[in-house]
Amino acid sequence: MISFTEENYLKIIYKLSTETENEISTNAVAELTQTKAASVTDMLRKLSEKKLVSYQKYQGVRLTEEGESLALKVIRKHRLWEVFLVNKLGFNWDEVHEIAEELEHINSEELVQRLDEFLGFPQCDPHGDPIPDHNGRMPELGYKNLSEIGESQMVIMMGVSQHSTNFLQYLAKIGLNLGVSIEVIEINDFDKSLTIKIGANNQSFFISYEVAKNLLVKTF
Amino acid sequence: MISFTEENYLKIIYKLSTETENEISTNAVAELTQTKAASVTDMLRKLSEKKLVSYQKYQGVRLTEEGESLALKVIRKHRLWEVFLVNKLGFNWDEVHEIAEELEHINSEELVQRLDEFLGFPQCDPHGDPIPDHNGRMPELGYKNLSEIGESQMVIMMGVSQHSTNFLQYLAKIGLNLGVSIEVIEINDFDKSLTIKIGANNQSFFISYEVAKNLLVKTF
DNA sequence: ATAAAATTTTAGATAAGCCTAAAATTTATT
DNA sequence: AATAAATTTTAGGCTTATCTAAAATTTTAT
Repeated sequence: MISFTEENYLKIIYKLSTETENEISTNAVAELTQTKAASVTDMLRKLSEKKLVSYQKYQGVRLTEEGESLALKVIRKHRLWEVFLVNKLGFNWDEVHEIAEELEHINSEELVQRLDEFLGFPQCDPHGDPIPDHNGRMPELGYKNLSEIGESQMVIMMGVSQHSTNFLQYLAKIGLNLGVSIEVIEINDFDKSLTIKIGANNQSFFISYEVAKNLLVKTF
Repeated sequence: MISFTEENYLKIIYKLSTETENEISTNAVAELTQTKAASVTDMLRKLSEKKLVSYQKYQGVRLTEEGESLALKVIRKHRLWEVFLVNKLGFNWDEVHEIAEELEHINSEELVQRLDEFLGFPQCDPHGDPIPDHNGRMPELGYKNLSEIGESQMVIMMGVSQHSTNFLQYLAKIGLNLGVSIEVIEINDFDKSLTIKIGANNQSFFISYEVAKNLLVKTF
């Protein structure tokens, strides 16, 4: 049996793995779990004994196939519950993360399968993140970061890769909702910041490279 | 903050309280929590310090007003989730208890309120148990146990007061589903067992007093 | 009313998950 | 290459919720 806490570690190690090819450091895990490095070391040893991660001390950690499969199951549940909260219960996309952090640990294969069906087998969550299927396969959505888009190209806003309430509320304020069109007007050479036009009324906004990096968009 | 485990104790003490006027014994709690009496004693001391129960050692336990209010919140969540699982996800009534045992501990007032609304403010769960409102008030449904019904009376099956899978599957087998009519044909003097006729096709069945005690019915 | 039985509590352990402080190891700097 | 800095691990403790075994208390039966 795998505990709530172990599931959270796996999920976090998975997340860090998508951001780098290298082994994941103890400190990186500690930061995301909001614990101290010493606690992480304890847990890594435990997960290693359970063969959910491969771990050599001082050398960082990586998920095993089994660990990754479990992580993907948790992520699948998290994202399905987020869809439920937004599409069925009418929450805003910036309100659902905390609740989904709890719901993702509910244990029932049957429940997940029925929930998936009830929601119409969604491909992605309200933030545009892909939802792994029941085999743990991530749908290839082919979204790009807005920061990779060239001048005068037109794209559609499909999601975010950062979920903090602050960020989401900022997006809401300037009208950057899912599905709106974005035209890149100009890219500033020295700091890569952009001028964009948003949506039907074509309002102009100036956004930083930092923000653009966290926006997922669809090209044509 | 109250833990998962503490919530379970409160829920169980509440349940036992509805079955007797007296203080609840340590052993009774131990049986339902599936722990040993010694563990219960520890927890009762802790809940007592938190003023959620009143407890004198060797004298049994009772919920305080605050403890009862918390217990009712957990029960409300449990029953609302059961309605969700049956009405929205299509589970059978004998499959939902375990899952609801987990879901009942999800913490979000907003979630509970929206779920309640999404389900159409149900008055009772799929077993016929009343759902406390957000103030902890139990709707008065006025159901009786079938064991209290006199000979040749006609009633309608509204719920059960025992949720074991075995029992529910037995009911399903003899066609005792929610909403079917039941006519009490004969009551056996010496063991209070009954002969009843069920539903439209008026099939006759013989059921024990034990079973009748656990069936909730509506009279006219 | 007392002894026996049953119940409940205390005492002392254990496991999970966390902590701090100190030691070990790796990485960076000169 | 040696040392300083940063990272990571170990050692020892804490808390929660559990256990067993023994002691205390209450209940039941003679």
